[in-house]
Amino acid sequence: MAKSPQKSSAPASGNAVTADLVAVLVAVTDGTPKIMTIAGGSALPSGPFEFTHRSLQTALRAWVEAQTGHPLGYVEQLYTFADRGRSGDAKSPHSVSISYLGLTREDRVGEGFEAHWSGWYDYFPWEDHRAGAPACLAKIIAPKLKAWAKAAPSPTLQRERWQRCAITFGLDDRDWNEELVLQRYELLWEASLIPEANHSRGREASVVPGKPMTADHRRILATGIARLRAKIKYRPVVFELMPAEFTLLQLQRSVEALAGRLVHKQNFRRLIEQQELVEETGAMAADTVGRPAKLFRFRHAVLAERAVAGTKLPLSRT
Amino acid sequence: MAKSPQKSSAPASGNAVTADLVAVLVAVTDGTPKIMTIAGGSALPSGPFEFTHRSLQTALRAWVEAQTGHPLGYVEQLYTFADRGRSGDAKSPHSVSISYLGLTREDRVGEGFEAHWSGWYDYFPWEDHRAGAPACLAKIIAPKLKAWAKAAPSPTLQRERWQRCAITFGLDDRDWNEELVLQRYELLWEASLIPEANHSRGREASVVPGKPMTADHRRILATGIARLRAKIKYRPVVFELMPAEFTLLQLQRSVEALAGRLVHKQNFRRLIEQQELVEETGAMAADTVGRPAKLFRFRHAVLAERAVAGTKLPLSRT
DNA sequence: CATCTTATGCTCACGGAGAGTATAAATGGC
DNA sequence: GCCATTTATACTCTCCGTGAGCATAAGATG
Repeated sequence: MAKSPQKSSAPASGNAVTADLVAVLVAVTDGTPKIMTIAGGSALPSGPFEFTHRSLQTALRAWVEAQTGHPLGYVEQLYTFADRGRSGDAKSPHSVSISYLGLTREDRVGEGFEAHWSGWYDYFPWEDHRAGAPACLAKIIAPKLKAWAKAAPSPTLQRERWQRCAITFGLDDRDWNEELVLQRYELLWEASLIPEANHSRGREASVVPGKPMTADHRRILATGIARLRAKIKYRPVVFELMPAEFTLLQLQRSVEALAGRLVHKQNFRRLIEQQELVEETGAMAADTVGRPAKLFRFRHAVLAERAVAGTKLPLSRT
Repeated sequence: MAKSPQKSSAPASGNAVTADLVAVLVAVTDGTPKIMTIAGGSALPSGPFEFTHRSLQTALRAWVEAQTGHPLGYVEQLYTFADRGRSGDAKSPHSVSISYLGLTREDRVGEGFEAHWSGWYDYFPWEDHRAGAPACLAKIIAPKLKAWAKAAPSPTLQRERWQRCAITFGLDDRDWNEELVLQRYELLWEASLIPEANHSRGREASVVPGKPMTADHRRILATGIARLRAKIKYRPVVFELMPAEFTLLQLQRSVEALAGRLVHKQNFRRLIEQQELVEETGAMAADTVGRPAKLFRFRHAVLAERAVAGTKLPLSRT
């Protein structure tokens, strides 16, 4: 950054950069959260921004619709990265990457495209706590983090490092906080446990499970997951990921899939119904085991009725 | 946006844009929230991004420190705008504006700079509800919005418009939601009550009180205020705006200044103290009326101790 | 019919949040 | 010195949201 416009109206050409879009496109199928990927699952869909569109959002929507044949339900900007190190080559034109989070219902990808859907826990196995804390946490991650903490120069720093690890990963009997996705990824990066980190070259063995991605795409994905996990608690965005009609259990499973943790069934239903977020369709679910469930649909009216349209979910502490 | 990198690696020069930074720099003095402005208060500080810095944040920090002589406490990215209409001229190089929110303690500006501080309620007089709903809301804004709603083509649309207005501005006995700063601004824009809106040219009279700004700077400011009002409720960021030592009342006044509404004093203190966010310095406040208050300082340790470091504030409903 | 599975209704206890009351400690005016 | 005023600070009380568990209903399957 420089000075105020009056002081330095540097010629625009002097600061020319390229603008890229990177998208975290989420869908949930059968209780599995998925993201759209390209290049065999090693990258998020991305490309240069074309200024033929009125805005970034419009551009993203058009692109996704062209790719999947389905409109993008909900779009939200995530973050803009412009670090110098991004392009690698210092001489190459600098690039600004603007990342977006998009939610969609269908997971079918249009023909002729190499995009497909990957489960997001493939990239973050330690984030799925639906069946309790994953084994890799206690068996691999915690020990490696402990070793990293021990490697700090002074006892004080060692303690501080471990405290950070324990808080961020819910170790030492602390509560697991599902929203700290990005913090956890960055901590692992700092501890050289992420293959994408340059400084882990040469000791690839000391790395944590989870599929890596090109450049900083996994970090962007972590940002998207964190944002979405936070958002579902106070905005009715889960419904963007649901089919038109669904049972309350399906809805609950989707929430649990995103949050990576289970919720109390009765309380979940109580909250959903008392907020009048859904209405019965009258039909019942077919092809089910157990007592058949009523089908519901999202009451789109709530978006107009309420300002904040809170979707309170029983995800506070548990 | 285009296709995946593999499909179209368009030459970077074809998508060259310029990158600008825009900053919403906030300070609170004597219960008045202020923002740094230039050009006589009609613009936010902004300028081209220089890639000599490692990252956008670094660049912004360096710039602010150079301007004010004081380090920037807290920095957070707000939003990136890249709408085509922004630069006006379709032929000119497109510009991507990356906006930041920054919190600082001191409001002294370095010499030789034209930046100074303006009260943020000068730009949004309808946002200050500390002394009850401002007069301009009932006297000017509500009637104009009502007229705009009435101007909708169908009765249904008229009702929908008014419902949006009532929800967003807390009319018709609805609760005021202080976080909807951006929604309110955008609604006023849509209703052609904002002078910055192009379509209000020629009928400048039908406009709502509040100082306008260059381009979309007032929208960016609204985004920043909204973000900050949301943030103070769950992160201890207020302390970035406080002097090293302060009384609990001063802290409360700062929160109220930002939120634009009053809080219950006893409950405020209970929350602050039970969260162990502050510690006594041992000294008492001097130069005060009434019983002298203890001085407190922020317990920086909380940032390390807790992951989310919640600053719960009594700002839920009231 | 017994059992399994899921749906759905109801209750209960705890704790947090909003709001009010009461008292303490300083200042300034008379 | 007394009183009004202002601010600080300690308690209390009630309501309700939330977590958690119990109980029952309604299907399928053997």
